[in-house]
Amino acid sequence: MVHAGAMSTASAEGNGSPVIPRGGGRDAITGAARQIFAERGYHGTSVRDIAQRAGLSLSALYYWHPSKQHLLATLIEESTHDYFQRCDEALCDAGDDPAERLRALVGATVEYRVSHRVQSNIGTLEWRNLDPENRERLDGLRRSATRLWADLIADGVARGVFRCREPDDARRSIVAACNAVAQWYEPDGDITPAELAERYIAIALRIVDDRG
Amino acid sequence: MVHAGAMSTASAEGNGSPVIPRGGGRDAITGAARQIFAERGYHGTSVRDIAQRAGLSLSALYYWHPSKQHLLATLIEESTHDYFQRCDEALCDAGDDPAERLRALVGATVEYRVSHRVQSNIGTLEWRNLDPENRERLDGLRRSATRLWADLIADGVARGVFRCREPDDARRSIVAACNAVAQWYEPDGDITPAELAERYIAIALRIVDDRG
Amino acid sequence: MVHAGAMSTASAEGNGSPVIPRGGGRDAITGAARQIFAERGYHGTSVRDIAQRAGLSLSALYYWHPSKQHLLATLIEESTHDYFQRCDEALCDAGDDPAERLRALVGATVEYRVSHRVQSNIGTLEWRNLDPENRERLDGLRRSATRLWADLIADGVARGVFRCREPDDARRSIVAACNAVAQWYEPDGDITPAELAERYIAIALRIVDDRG
Amino acid sequence: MVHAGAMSTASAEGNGSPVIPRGGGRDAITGAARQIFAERGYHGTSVRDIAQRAGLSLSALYYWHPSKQHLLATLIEESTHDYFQRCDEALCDAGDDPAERLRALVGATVEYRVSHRVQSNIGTLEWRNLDPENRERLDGLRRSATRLWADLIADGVARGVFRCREPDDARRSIVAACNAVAQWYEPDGDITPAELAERYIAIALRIVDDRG
DNA sequence: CATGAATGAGCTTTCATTCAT
DNA sequence: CATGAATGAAAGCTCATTCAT
Repeated sequence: MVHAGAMSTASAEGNGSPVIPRGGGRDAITGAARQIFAERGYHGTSVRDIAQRAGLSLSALYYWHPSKQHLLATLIEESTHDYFQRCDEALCDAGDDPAERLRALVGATVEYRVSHRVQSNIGTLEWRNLDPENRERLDGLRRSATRLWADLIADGVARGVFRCREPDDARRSIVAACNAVAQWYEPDGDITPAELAERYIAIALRIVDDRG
Repeated sequence: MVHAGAMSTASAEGNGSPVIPRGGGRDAITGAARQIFAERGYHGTSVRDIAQRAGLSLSALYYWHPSKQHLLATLIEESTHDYFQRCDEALCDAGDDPAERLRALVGATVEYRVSHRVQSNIGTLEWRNLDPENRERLDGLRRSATRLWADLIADGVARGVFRCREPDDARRSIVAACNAVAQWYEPDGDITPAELAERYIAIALRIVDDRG
Repeated sequence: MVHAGAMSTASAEGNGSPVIPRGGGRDAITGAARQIFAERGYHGTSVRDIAQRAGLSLSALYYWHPSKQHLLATLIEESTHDYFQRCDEALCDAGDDPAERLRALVGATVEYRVSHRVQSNIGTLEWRNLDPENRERLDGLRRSATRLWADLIADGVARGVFRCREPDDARRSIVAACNAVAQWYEPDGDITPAELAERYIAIALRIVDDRG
Repeated sequence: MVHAGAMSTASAEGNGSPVIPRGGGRDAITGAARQIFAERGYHGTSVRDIAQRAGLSLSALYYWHPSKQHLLATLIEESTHDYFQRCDEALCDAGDDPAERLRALVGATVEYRVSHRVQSNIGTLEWRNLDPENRERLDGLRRSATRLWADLIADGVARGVFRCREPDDARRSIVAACNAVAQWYEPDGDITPAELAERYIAIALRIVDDRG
């Protein structure tokens, strides 16, 4: 799983324009797969579609990736890692105050969801199409992300800063709201990611019933 | 699209038990399709899977339903109608007060999502697999539902009862939070639908920043 | 594994003429598979070749048989059973005398090998292409056949009728000689199966060094 | 067809140990091909399998050998020549007596079959996978070998030393018995090649009904 | 009402082979 | 000498759908 190489492309993605093999076959294929998986879903996508959009032959796809399933797992793992790392960094930069930490986490999440809409949607919608083996492996990462939110909210509640009665439902609501952004946000619209993050930070703070 | 017949069954569904032909072949098939579409997604499901789970032959399936796509459209239409009608009724029973109306709508939504988890998930996840023709037709319904929420919140804001700055984001957040319930709720758990509805009503009221 | 149906065709086979679906799809396919497996070997045969020679579509092949491997296993099982049964019958008809019993077994074997050359060659040459699961299952039959020979020869040796020093090598030589018949025998030649059987009976009796 | 080079290796082969490039890439590949062709058959073997077992790249394989078919033809030709030559030598060392000559030929054959089991099995099982062109060319060698046996037996019969009635069947039986050795002989067992040769010499003499 | 049999198009994957470097 | 990257063809198999009965 060549991570650095794949990630270097990631930042240049997110639009719907046809992929021309720039950085070699491997990235062309992951890029194309990302697009089409997002558009039509895993089972709605054929490997031929992917190869064609990548501008390569079908055999070239199999030269770089052992299977369609592996391609999906790679994409999900990559973006889950990426997202998780950004959350981690944001929390490191934040101080000790629960509200400030919540701001950081919501901000990181919303910004990731709008700057990597495609990856985000694959991560949430195609999870169930992972093989049991892959799912099990990646479930650890997913649980870590959940714990980030849960610990943060629990801390705020314990300190009396957050007054919400049901921290689990607060967490689920915030996460659902942030994730949904990837499904409707239009990158060409007139609302910037930072602006959007501010809005969802405000909403999250109300959901946890922040006393500030 | 024989609607009355299909909808009569809908209320008896929602559980995961094996499908036994009650109302004849037609319902057995819709029931089976509902289950498997929810489990594996539209493209991950084969018509043979459906016929087999319904305990009928493949040809029987085609006797009752013209195509796999039609089956999907029927399911989505059915449950969208059903959900929309419940919202309508709940709002009719509610008075004029925006907070009370929001309570009614969130309550109806959460209760539908937990009592019809399967249909709800199909409605949200498989929408993109509708043929353009079907999608266009059903988009009207979807927009109507959106308008229900939007109008309600706009009214609350206009009256100064809701103080949220961005009503669209408030709406999207509430809807996302309510819809997500269908993905994690465990019907055998110890939390009742009514209880859950109350929790999400509280969260929704905080999201719109209700002054009450 | 519908045995009766498949076996009814077996007797009508053995020639190389193109198969026309007479007794329905199933037999047409087993017949075609038998021919082409014998001609080109298991891995040298494509399922498309088989379907084409059977005069059916590729999908029809899969309607009747779950896999290419299953087709091979069916053919081998069928003919192994068939051969084994003939040996059994021949031995039942024979008396107690070892030489007479050896005559019976060699006769049954040679006659089966020439009247079912195709099946015989598949049985000996394609055995290694069986899946472990199938191989294991059928190994029982094969061992039974070996035991038929081994017991017979051991009895002759014990009674002092056969004087060969190495009964195992005698057995292997006889079996190899009889099986090889299927590889060179020309059904259109001027030597009858019964005649051929007599020749190999004589050879076998010399191999075991029959004192008679 | 570089023969001298290839044949120099042949004598060092015959075991099943992993191939380590001794005489450079060429021999590593022929060695690997020999192993895998014997294990899985020609069509069951991929050129990638061969290259991998040889510890070389796929392109290296094509550098040394023009095609998979050529590889097969090389192996078969090599071992057929090798076997034929040993027979020739054995017969040269033998005198004029038919029984002595038969001893020599059976001995040479059995010893070759056990010391080159892998090559022997390829020679007998994969012959049919040769291209028409290669098959035709090598058929000359095969016929020469057959003639060796046929002439020898005919001479014995003519001199009244061998009393068998059907020399062709005697020949086929002896050859089949000797060739079969390669399929069941276990090199790690407690029976030596020389011992085994003696046993089959005895059997062969009985098959031709030697009067000695 | 319902079935068993069949089909053509498509699926994911592997094949032997090539070629610029 | 040897490689990494790529390809067209074909492999085994499944798909949604049809149709005579």
